[in-house]
Parts: sequence; C-alpha cells; structure tokens
Amino acid sequence: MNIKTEAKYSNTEIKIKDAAKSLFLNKGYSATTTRDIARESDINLAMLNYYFRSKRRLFEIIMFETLYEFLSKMVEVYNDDKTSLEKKLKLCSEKYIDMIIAEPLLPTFLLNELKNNPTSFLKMPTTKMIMKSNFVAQYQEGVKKGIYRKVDPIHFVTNILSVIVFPFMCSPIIMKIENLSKKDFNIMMTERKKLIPKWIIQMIKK
Amino acid sequence: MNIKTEAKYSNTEIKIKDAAKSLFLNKGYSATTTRDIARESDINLAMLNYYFRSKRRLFEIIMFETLYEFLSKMVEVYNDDKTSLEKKLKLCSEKYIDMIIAEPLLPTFLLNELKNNPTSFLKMPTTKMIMKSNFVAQYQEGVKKGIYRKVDPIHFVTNILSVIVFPFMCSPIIMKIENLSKKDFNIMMTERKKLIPKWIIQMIKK
DNA sequence: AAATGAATTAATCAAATGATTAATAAAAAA
DNA sequence: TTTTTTATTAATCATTTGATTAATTCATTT
Repeated sequence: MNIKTEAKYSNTEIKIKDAAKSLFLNKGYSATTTRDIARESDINLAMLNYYFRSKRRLFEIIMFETLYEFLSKMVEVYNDDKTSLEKKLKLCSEKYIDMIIAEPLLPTFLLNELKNNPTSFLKMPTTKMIMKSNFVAQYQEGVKKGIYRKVDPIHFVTNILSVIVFPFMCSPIIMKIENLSKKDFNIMMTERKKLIPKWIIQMIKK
Repeated sequence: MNIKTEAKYSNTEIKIKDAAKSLFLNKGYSATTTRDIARESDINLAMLNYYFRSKRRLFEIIMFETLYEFLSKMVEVYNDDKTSLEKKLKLCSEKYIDMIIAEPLLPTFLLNELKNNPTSFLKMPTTKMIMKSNFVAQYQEGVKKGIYRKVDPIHFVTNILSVIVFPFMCSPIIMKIENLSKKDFNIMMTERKKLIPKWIIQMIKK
C-alpha cells in the first residue's frame, strides 16, 4: 500500500481492520465479538460501527481483501511464459509454502468462510484464471507431445494444491503424532518445497 | 449401535445429539445456538441442559464420538497384514472417498475445531497408530528392498491423505471454477478413487 | 390405586452482544 | 479567531443467548 492510498485511511480504521483480521483468522467470524475487536485494537467500540457500519460489513471487507491478496499471489507464478512447467512447479511450491508459513491460518480461514458464503467468491475474476493459465497450457502441451500422462487438468491443479496446502491444515494433528514443535513443523514443510515438485513430476511423467 | 446400547439412551437424547451434530457440522460451534438445536430436534430448550448440562459438554461429546468414529474407520484398512501396500492404497482411497461423499462436512469440521481445541485429541489412542501401522511398515520394507524411494513416512502418509481429503475441503471452489453441480463434483471425486493409488505409486516407485 | 421418580414444559434470569445516541474533543475550513 | 466538520467517548438500548426454575405430565414401582 503506497502513501497516497494510505492517507485515505485514518489510523483507527487501520487498527480496527488489523485487529479484526487477526481475530477472524484465529477464531472465525462467529466466535469473534465486536468487543474483542475493540479491545484488541484499543479503540472505542462505537468506532467500529462509525467506520464500518456493522460487524458483518467489516468482515466482508476483510474477507474480500484477504481473498483478493491471496488469489493474486497464487496466480502470479502461473502465467510467466518464460519459465518451464518444471520451473513453475518449483516456484509455486516454494512461494506458496513460504506464504502459508508466514500466515498459517489463512487456508483454513478462507475455505471455512467460503463454505458458508460462496457468493463473495463469484466476484473474484482471478478464480477461473488458474485453469486458463500458461501453467495448465504447458501441461496440456506435454500431454500432446506424449511426455505427460493425460488427465483432466483440474486433477493436476488440485493435486498440487492438495500436497502444498493440506498439511498446514492438519498441522495440529501432524505435530501431535510426530511430537513436533511449531518450528519443527515448519522445517518439515520447508523440506517439502523441494520434494513436492519431484513428486508431481513423477506423478505425471510417462 | 446395537439394541442393548440403544436402549440406554432416550429418544429425545438421540434427537438432540443428531440435530446438534448436523448443526455443528454445518455452522460450527459458535454459530450454532442452543435454540437452533432445540428447534431442529423439536424438543424443549431445557431438555438440552437436562441431558447434557451445557452446550459445551454436548459439543464435546459429539466431537469425541465423531472423531473416534472417523479415526476408527481411517485405521481399519491400515493394519490388515494380508493385503499388499498397493491393495491397501486402493482400499483406503475408495473407502475414504466414499466416507467423505457420505459426510462431506466432516473433514472441515474436525480440522477446524481441532485447531481451537487440540487437547481433546490427546486422548485418542488411534491417532499415533497410523504411523505404526502395517501400511507404513510395508512402505519401509519396500524402501529397504530398493523398490520405493526413501522419504520420511510422515510425508508418505500426509500426501495420501492430502490428495484424498483436500479436494473435498475445496469443493465450493472447484465447483465454481469448473461449473460443477454437487453431483458432478462427486463423480469427479469418484474418478479419483482409481487415480489416486496410481499417482501415489508413481510418486514412490523407483 | 397411590406413591415415587423421571421427563417435559413455559417462564424467567443474568450475562453477552451488536448497535445507537447524545455529548464532547479534535481537526479543518472560514 | 470563530465556525464547521470530523472523530471519539461513555452510556444505553434492544436482542440474543446459555442456563435455570418451578410447575406439570408421564411412566414405573409398590
């Protein structure tokens, strides 16, 4: 966010949004109260309604921004026509894992709240772009050339995201059965940055 | 549940638990009110506290039972020492996908509520059993024999569960970008029953 | 049939929660 | 400086929500 756009927003407005985002991500929409948000952002309760009208509207703004930011980051790698499919695999594996390590609550939050509110998702133009990306095209070319096994591209994309994202959503379970600290867990996820591209290639290569 | 154990529980008790489970799975703990549960199960509000003392306790009972049932089903396949690793892969892929198609809200619900409450998970003996199962042992034997690539078994197990479970958690997204109905989506998941074992084998085979 | 205990109901409580209001302080414009 | 607009505060409202109570019905035992 540059200085110009930042100037548009008051300090309290930003404080409220930051606190609200943190709380929504940690506890979800329903478990977060407006008083939680007021306390956490150290502002008067009435300020929330003054700037955002209602808890629901505040949530929807945060949801939209978070989703938009997330999807933008997701798509970035996919459309670089200079890199090979294998390079893209490496890049996105690294990038997504770094992204989720930095904000581990994001995937669960997004999937969770999207489940109850699939409408807000309609407005995102980024969504369908993944399937029309250079990345998918490269896979399909590989299939034509006979290098890669043929399978519906949606499976291909789903599998990649599955092995990247899902382990984070299971982190409490994995940490428990393997006796890992948060730090250990992140090391394990970092290991996967290199492993995942190999696994995916093995999955598709003839 | 057989007749004997069933007789222990009154009709209303079961009605409350069924309605509560359905609501908790759909809306989560916080978004579900005791009055929702009373309405849905068609009982008097006071009955909830009469049989379960509090909303929290009702939730914990449901959570425990649901988790126990889920984990039990999960582990069943893993310890059959008559079947090969590849057979087990097929079996669990089919079984888990059928299980989740029958109750698609389960994974999100469990992972979600476990995030906030990792303690209840400690009591489950089933949890750590997966890593000590015959299934994992067979993989490690394969590694020794030089048939399979060596990787920490936790990655092996994580990958399998990832490609099975994660797509269900993304169902709203997948359905949106692919323009699928619920039925279409389930067909796609059913396709994966056969594909997943192949993918996993390709991932590990030298 | 009478007595006892369990199940059920309607009414109510106290606390929590989203939201508003009226008064005040701070900042910007005149 | 004065006026006007914007931001902030404490107090309050109306609902909602989890839980309880006292009265009543139903089932079981004696």
